[in-house]
Amino acid sequence: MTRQKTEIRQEQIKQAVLDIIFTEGLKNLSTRNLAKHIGMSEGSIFRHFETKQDIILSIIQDVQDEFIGALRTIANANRDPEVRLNEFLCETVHYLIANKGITMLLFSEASHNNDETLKKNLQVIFSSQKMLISKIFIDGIAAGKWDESINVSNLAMIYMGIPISINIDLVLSSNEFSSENFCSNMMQLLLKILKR
Amino acid sequence: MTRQKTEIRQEQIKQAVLDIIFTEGLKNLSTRNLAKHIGMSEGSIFRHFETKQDIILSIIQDVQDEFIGALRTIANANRDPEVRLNEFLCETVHYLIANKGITMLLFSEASHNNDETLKKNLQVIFSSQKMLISKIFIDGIAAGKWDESINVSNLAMIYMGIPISINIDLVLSSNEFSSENFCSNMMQLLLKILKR
DNA sequence: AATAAATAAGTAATCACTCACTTAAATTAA
DNA sequence: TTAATTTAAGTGAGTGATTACTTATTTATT
Repeated sequence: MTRQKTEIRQEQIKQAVLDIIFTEGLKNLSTRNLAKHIGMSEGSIFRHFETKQDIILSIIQDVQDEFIGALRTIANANRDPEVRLNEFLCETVHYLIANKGITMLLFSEASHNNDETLKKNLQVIFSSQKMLISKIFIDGIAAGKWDESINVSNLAMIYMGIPISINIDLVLSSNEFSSENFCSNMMQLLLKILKR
Repeated sequence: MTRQKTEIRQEQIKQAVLDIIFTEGLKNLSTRNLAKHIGMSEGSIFRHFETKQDIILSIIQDVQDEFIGALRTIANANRDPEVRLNEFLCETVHYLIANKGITMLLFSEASHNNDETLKKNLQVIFSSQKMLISKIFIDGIAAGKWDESINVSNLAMIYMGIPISINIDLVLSSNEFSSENFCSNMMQLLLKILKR
């Protein structure tokens, strides 16, 4: 195989991991199969990542940087809470659909290994989302737009169910998920809860 | 080990599977570890189940018989939809907490193996719940109690997010989940969506 | 020449599962 | 009731396949 910089190979390896998980399942994510998938030797993989676990952790780090980073920007923007809520939800839906392998990876790894480092990382991803969406709710309530009797923590939990339900759908049914009206439909229901 | 009927051993094996999955993760669910956990020889396991996969499938069958069965009884009862909704939600919460290993099993197996039989079974479990909760919504709307402009399918999806969120919480944080007020808190939010 | 990347051929460990055999319990026959 | 026979449950040492990972060596780039 032609020589490439380790950074390029790392990206290739991570992408191949996601591909395999989504198409063949985590069970088939062996270093042998991974190497075959990329077209490189098995030994090369360990030149670019020390362990297989490190590949997973690197992907989880990407999710935190890219996805959670984007959500943070949306949540902290100085704009109408309803607009932010809508963008937050849509960004989530689009990311999950565009990166189908990632959610399966997160689900699987949490339950497959009982690794504490991994679980901690996943908990950060979930609690970050909860925290950020709560901030939007609180801002809207503080601005007098939304019902102040709403329990923000409970509503955040309901909200978190939405992306997770999408994931289950993506995992179990291989058919296309229609994201077109999904965002606005969910927004309608959320806004009804938030209405004073 | 003292001799026991295969039915008794099958139950022991299934319970040990759930224990291991919850405490040690799916990765440690080897037939060797399973045998050690029960205190029997590895060979004995295969006296009572033909394959390891058969153990998993038997557990999934139990979920369909016990859990979905109970939900069906609640959903189809001839009672006030609000009462049924409340019972449906509480039954779900209690079952998930009482059988922590099961949800991790369902999550894991769907994404770990990419087995079609398994996925089909899980899809039945999820879609059954959706169908039954939808029936309760529809009954309440038909009775004129709830908002007829509500999109039942979308609300069912939001509802399904609740038990799944509980699972994520159970998997990621080992601390106790407080089910006490959870039911009534979630009911409040759902009823606000349903209100005319 | 020096360095980084790729490889083939290993490694020990673990996997689900099998096998030949033992033994306890249930069934039948005397 | 007792003795003979059948059946079901349990065992421990194996099976080949696969796992993540290593190492010695070769190859390409600067």
